[in-house]
Amino acid sequence: MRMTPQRQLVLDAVRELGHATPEQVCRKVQGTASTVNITTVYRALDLLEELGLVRHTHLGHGAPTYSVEEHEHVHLACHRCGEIDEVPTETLDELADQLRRERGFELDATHLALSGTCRSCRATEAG
Amino acid sequence: MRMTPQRQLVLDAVRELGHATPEQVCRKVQGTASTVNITTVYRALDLLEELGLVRHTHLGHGAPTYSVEEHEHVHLACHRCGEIDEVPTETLDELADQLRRERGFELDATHLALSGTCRSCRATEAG
DNA sequence: GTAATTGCAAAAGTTTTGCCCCATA
DNA sequence: TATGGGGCAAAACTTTTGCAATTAC
Repeated sequence: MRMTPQRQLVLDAVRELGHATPEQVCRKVQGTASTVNITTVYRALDLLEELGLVRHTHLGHGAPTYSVEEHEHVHLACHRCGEIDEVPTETLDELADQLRRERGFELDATHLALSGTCRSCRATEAG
Repeated sequence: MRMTPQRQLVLDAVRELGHATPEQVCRKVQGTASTVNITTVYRALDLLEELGLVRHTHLGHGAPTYSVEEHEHVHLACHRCGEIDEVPTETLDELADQLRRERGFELDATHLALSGTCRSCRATEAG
């Protein structure tokens, strides 16, 4: 595998955007190199994921989002405003222990988000 | 809203299938009434969800799955074999408290699955 | 007769595939 | 010159929309 300019741009875009869909990554990359095709972005994301440089997370509705694999964290997705917060994986350690004990289930906390309502949306709802 | 035959069939299908994608629901319904269009299934699922009779959950990759809203539970999705296990929502009570306290985040445990590796896949991996 | 509902077809959105050209070693 | 990579177009797949015909009240 060669780290071509396109792939580097995709990696940079993922790094800068934080959590981004392939579509968003593509737009970002095209800001620098307008001819880069979305097909290339998909292929690059797949490759970068195989290499362990990025990972994708299902935050809820619609497309998965990609982020760099440098700090593991658990996602808190607000299903009202769409904001993504992050908490340390240790937050789920206790739950993970429990699931392992009781169910034999080995939790991968980073692949799926926890869904709910964020602080500011709760404040708005409360009035 | 009228509970038309189509809508009843969709509800029945969701009930029987457990966790099913719109596509799977449609096939099931068409087993009984072959002319029912997938458009109708999508519309019925939306309606039934508004009424609180069904809810959808993102179990991981791809399409959301619908299930009847009669017992709330948390989903454990094995990303290896795709099996979906269920645990009581109380399992996450402590975590929910913590997130509420520390982040102001109100957890909705049922909308997204927890991802990981199930017992039998772990056994296989271990050898 | 009016309003809601359905089926069909088409559109829209996302992701994948096929193919040919180009760049690099 | 082999090999891998990229761009483009088209295909595949999922979901939504527009509309005319039908149904229920």
